Amino acid sequence: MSEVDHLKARRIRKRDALIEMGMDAYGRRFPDVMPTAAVRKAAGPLSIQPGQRSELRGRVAGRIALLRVMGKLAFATVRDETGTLQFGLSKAELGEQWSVLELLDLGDIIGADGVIGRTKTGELTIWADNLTVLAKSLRPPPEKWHGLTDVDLRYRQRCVDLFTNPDVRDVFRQRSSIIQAIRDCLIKEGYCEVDTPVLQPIYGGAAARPFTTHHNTLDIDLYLRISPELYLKRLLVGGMERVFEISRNFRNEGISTRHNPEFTMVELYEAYGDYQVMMERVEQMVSAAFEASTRTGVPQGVESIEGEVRRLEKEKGAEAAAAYAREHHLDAYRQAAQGIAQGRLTAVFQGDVLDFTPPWPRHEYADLLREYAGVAMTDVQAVRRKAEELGIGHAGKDDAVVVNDVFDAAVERHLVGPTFVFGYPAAICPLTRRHPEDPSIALRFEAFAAGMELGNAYTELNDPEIQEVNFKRRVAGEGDETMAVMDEDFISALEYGMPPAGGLGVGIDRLVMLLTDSPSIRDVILFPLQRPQPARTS
RNA sequence: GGGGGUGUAGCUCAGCGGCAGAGCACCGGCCUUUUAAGCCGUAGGUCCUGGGUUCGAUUCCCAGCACCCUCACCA
Repeated sequence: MSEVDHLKARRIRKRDALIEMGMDAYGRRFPDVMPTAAVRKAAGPLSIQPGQRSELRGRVAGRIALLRVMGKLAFATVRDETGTLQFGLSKAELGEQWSVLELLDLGDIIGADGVIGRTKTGELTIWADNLTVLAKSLRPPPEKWHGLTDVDLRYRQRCVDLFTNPDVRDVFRQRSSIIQAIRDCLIKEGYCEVDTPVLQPIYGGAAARPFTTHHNTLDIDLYLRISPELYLKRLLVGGMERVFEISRNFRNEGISTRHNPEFTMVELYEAYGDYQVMMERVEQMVSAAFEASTRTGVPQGVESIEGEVRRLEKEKGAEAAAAYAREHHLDAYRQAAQGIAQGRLTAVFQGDVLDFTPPWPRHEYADLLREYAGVAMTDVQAVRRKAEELGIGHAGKDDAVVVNDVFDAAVERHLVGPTFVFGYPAAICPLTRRHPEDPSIALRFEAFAAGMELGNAYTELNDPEIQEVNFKRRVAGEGDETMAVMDEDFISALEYGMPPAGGLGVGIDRLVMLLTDSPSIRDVILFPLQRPQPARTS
């Protein structure tokens, strides 16, 4: 029997003892629970003195995070979604229920009624006169101070990660707020939210390898979408002039700190718009997302880092405190907080201060290429030499592809502050309208921040014949699995006439990373894809 | 796929070519105002897996697996 089994067995015995006592170890409806934060708020104006109790009663429920039993008196620190609160439990007041306390473990979910008071040391406390077990926990929670830190385990047992690490919960609360802000922002602009197929007989709209699956009854192979683009454009044809989808996309590609095989994008199309309009939409959406999360997140960050620095100073000295401040980018947080105080949209990402205040700088692709790679976009020879120098294979590749490889390698990481890049080579943008005066240039921009691609937008191509030619060229492309499928139905839709439009996709996961200072995309996806582990015996 | 790192108790981590360690959690004892409560005592191990070197390997070597970082791939 492993140790987990031992620990579990002990807890099972305690649970059975509870049941024998007539206490339902898994509880039932527990009405009128006050969030711990609400109790704190309610207690504030009462100005209860240390050692005093108020008249105010409260009912609180949550998971036992800490438990300190001292003979006939115990304190339990209980955590709910809004924070923590201490329960005071005395044998004298609990009477028979004291034996319930003796059967409690860390991690149990309990509820209590009692008066709100303060202990001698001033800690806000509910002095329980009624104690209920709402769910007996059979598995031991992680270490109470460090919590779960093993990254692998954190993702694999996200539920444990969430209930032990409040910061993790906070990231996902912010993610929710950010998505809501984006949704509200687009609805306000007259957009209609839609859902288009995830299972697609023909994939398209991006250059990526798809996941394949099969429908049994129809006996057909289907693809999980790599992009909703071709369906959203059909809606433009259908007369839905402003549409967006918060779209889970699936790309059968590598995994990294910036790539998860399934990821979330907001993709939108606006009839009679163009990519210039889409730049404003990016600024609007990101501003809204910023207001919903980082506007308060940064000052809170400063506060919590400073608090920890003060604690370390006292306990471990100035050196440890300074190291912590450096490691957690206190200076950057202070700078960003100052920016926010002055009305700017400043965030911190991994020690860099990013200023999202619109308008974002706009730079030409060719200029950036000249600045950071030292080559002219049109000088094919020089570009290929540069590719060589950067160690990028270019043999047999299209000129435009090599140009873009060089751009990615030499320029991208320099784009730290939010930036729009426009003037892309047309050859790498098959669904994009070309510049009326220079057909080698596509009417496209990409948004970058922290060296990451954040969004991508076009003046959409609505000429069915050019579209068909572009499709065919890609289908013919050798050794290229991407965009290799001809979508006749999409062409026929364009033949009915699609209004000229701007289209935009913004990576939600990456935006959440930037606005929550999360170094890996896995930190902002609740259940990132991982290789399954052999079944555990415990 | 290339390079680097990690894998030791439920959790967080030390350690070492010669009986496997700490803190927390667990169990027992004392304790009615604690704050990561404290003090005393106990129990808990496939040292990731497989092979090799060795009298002896958790430690050294090789291979594998998993995860992390990085590069490549990736609109």
